[in-house]
Amino acid sequence: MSANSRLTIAAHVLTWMSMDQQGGRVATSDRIAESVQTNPVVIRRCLGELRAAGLVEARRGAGAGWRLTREPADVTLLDVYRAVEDGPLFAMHATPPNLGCPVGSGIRPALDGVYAGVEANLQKQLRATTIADLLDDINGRKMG
Amino acid sequence: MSANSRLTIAAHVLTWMSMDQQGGRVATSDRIAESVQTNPVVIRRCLGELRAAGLVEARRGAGAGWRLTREPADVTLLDVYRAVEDGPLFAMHATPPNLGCPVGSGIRPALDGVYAGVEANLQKQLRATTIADLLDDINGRKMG
DNA sequence: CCTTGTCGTAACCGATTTGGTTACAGTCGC
DNA sequence: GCGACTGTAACCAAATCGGTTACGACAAGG
Repeated sequence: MSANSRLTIAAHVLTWMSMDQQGGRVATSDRIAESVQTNPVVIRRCLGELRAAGLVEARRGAGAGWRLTREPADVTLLDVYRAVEDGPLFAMHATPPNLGCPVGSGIRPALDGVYAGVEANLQKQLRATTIADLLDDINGRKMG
Repeated sequence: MSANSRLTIAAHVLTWMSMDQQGGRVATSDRIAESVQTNPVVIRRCLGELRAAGLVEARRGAGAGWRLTREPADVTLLDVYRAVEDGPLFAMHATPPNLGCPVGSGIRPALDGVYAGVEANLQKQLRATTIADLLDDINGRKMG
């Protein structure tokens, strides 16, 4: 489906920050990029979207870095999804169908209902998992 | 999200064929393209995928065209989705994360669980709507 | 005040996907 | 054999994605 990895990267970043903040150090895009194994600019772009959504904040100047603005248990995957994804899951026709045809004029409202239900359900599911849950999952997996 | 319109187009095509077959005529890519308002080749590509999934069949030669192989009430949107979409909804990292980091090694299994649940739920929802339902929706909307 | 480390962006790149288009060979009923 | 339609290959412009380089903005610490 040509899906992107934005949600995955953003979740990775926030989870990493949650784990790191316990050590008291400052999270920089360079250190995060080490864990994600990508370019620091990619991380900064991601963090920029998360900041626009109010999930993180940045301190500039020397000794700068990033900080979570909420408790990991208060950040759901839906928050992250909304911060980094925009469009709908399924697109309608690229160019409008023939509205003179019953199917052409009726298929879009009909699918609208289905698609809306799908998206509502997706949001409900993403809301059920928090960054703290991911952290717990990782720690639990490490132990057992 | 850069979503594509494949599911929409395929649903449009099948719904159009369901409505058309009541008239007894043969469905051709040209006539379908009129309703979708796109190039007939786009329709043939779509129908080719639907044929590979066993949802339609083609007759070649003179007076050729396409036919549904199942009753519209027996074709769910999940069948259509599977016929025209391939990859997962959410992708993992484009390049693997640092497995030496606890988060890098644990985030993928953790997200795997979430993503699997999301996809299972998506399938459940798509299975709940059939081409016949779309047709009914369109006819009902036309009336009321 | 000036060095230093980091943020914040712009600009560009190659690869891939998407919808669209042209062209043409294959097929078969009439 | 004619004609109509399928089935594909080939190509295109636009958009997206992840990645990369480059550089200005900024502020803390010496």
